[in-house]
Amino acid sequence: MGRAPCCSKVGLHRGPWTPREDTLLTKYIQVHGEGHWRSLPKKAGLLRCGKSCRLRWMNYLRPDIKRGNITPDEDDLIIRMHSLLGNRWSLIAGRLPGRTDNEIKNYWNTHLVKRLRSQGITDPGTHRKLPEPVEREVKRRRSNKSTSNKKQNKSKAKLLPAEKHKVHLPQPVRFTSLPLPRNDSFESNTITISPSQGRDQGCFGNGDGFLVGDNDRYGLVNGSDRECQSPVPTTTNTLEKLYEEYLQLLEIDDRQDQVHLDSFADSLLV
DNA sequence: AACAAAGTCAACCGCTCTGGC
DNA sequence: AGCCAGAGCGGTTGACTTTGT
Repeated sequence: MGRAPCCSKVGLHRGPWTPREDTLLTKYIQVHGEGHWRSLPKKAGLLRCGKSCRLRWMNYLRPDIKRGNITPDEDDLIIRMHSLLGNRWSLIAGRLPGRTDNEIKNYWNTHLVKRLRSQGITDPGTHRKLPEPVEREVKRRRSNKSTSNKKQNKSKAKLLPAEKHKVHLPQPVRFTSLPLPRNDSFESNTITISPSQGRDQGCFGNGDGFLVGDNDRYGLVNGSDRECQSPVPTTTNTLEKLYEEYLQLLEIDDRQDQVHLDSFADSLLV
């Protein structure tokens, strides 16, 4: 269409963000709010394209970002949601407050795909049994793009089921009680939880114990030692609701057909 | 200790969608 | 209806780290 790219690549910084850039962006958004990403860099004094600023804010600087290990129930929910929704990371992320689509996508690609493969019973893409060990075709949306040998080898290597469960410990970062800005937040659409509930149940608040064990294991709460102060409803309440709903559907589905699960998935898309 | 291979994840790219005109 | 800008999304890359030899 001849449309100009979102940013001219001349004279703009690329690659990792510096603390100074982070500060500039954060301060600007604190004062002026999100949006107008194209004009934001100029106004904020950043030599970045708007897209880059948006991404940095959405995936890293937003105050409601929850960093730290993906908890077992989040992990399980991601798998279940993926089986329903496929690679719609933003939708899945919308059901995991404080998690970003990028984070979930990375987690899926680096942890869950391998785990599912190592279990040898599902095609992670479709969550179905593989007829036989088959290397997933590496989808190349842009087929003309050439790749180096190194990259090809790397991609190939990723198909191997070698599984090493390394504990992923992203750096602990702030997690405040600001309301979620996401429009598609599951909580905002479906669940209301009083602050006292959140407090009473602790950071993970599901009361069934296994998450407490998780806390003990890492000595942190979601990778942060500050989050218990947050009165915000926790992910677990959301997850419990989803689980219940999902499990009910699974029971029905065993006897009937895919219709219920499909409609459940559709309801999430609303 | 040095190097290679594999793993991780922040950032980028290019596409689509949406709303205003 | 068509064009455009802004925003958002998913796929991919590549720098960096970790692990293995």
